[in-house]
Amino acid sequence: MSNGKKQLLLEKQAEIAKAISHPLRIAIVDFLKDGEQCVCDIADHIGSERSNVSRHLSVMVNSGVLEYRKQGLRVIYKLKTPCILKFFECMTKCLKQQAKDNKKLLSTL
Amino acid sequence: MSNGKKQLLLEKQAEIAKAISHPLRIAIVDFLKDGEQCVCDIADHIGSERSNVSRHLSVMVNSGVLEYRKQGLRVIYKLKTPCILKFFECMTKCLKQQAKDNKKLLSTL
DNA sequence: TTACTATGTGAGTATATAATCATATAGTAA
DNA sequence: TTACTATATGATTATATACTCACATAGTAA
Repeated sequence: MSNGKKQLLLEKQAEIAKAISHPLRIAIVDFLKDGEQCVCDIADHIGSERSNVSRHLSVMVNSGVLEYRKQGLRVIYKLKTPCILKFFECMTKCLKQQAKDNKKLLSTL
Repeated sequence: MSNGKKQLLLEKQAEIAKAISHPLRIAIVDFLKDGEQCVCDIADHIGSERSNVSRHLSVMVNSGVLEYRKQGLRVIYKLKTPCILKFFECMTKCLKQQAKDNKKLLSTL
């Protein structure tokens, strides 16, 4: 693979990770795992201003994590690539591993 | 799960995602997948200043993605939770899905 | 000791991000 | 038409991040 291509791939990969590197965005993706939701319901669920939620949603649309459709006044968002949910399994596994390590460390003190 | 615990979990998950949400950090993790490396070799490989690499490494140590050991003058870093590599499979799958979608879209223009 | 090397970190700067408020747009419904 | 609702976005501010350069530290080796 050429250097330019490698660079592009790194940037695209980083963009996906960045798209979910915020607690509210994680909460949104988690909320959407069971199906599509409109902005107002997402905002209510995660407890944040609609304008703020709207911006977080557009970040995730731009990085290809979410997509939306319009229905009357509502804009309804859903996961574009449900494989993004595998991230959560990965993160949970990593956190469990970390917790185990911390426990081991603690027991030596 | 209590709200406070949920919040903590979201923050921890976001921290892991954030730890690899930068092209250089992705390149570092990818470089370390085959084994531990010292700072200078990492810097040479990814083509960045040692001081900058050192900071990126400490971000990933703090979020529990990497760990290190000292050997003489060298400080040698390695993946702490190799399950982090699953992220790359996830990201690659998502990118492939996106590429497929874009191709489909392109063919309609 | 001195000279060298690998690493980390303080200071400064430039850029990016998140959040809030006010406002604009567009669809709904009377 | 007017009033209302859902969403998006411009402007602003505060904070976080990435990077560079200079310097400090600590281990190595003569």
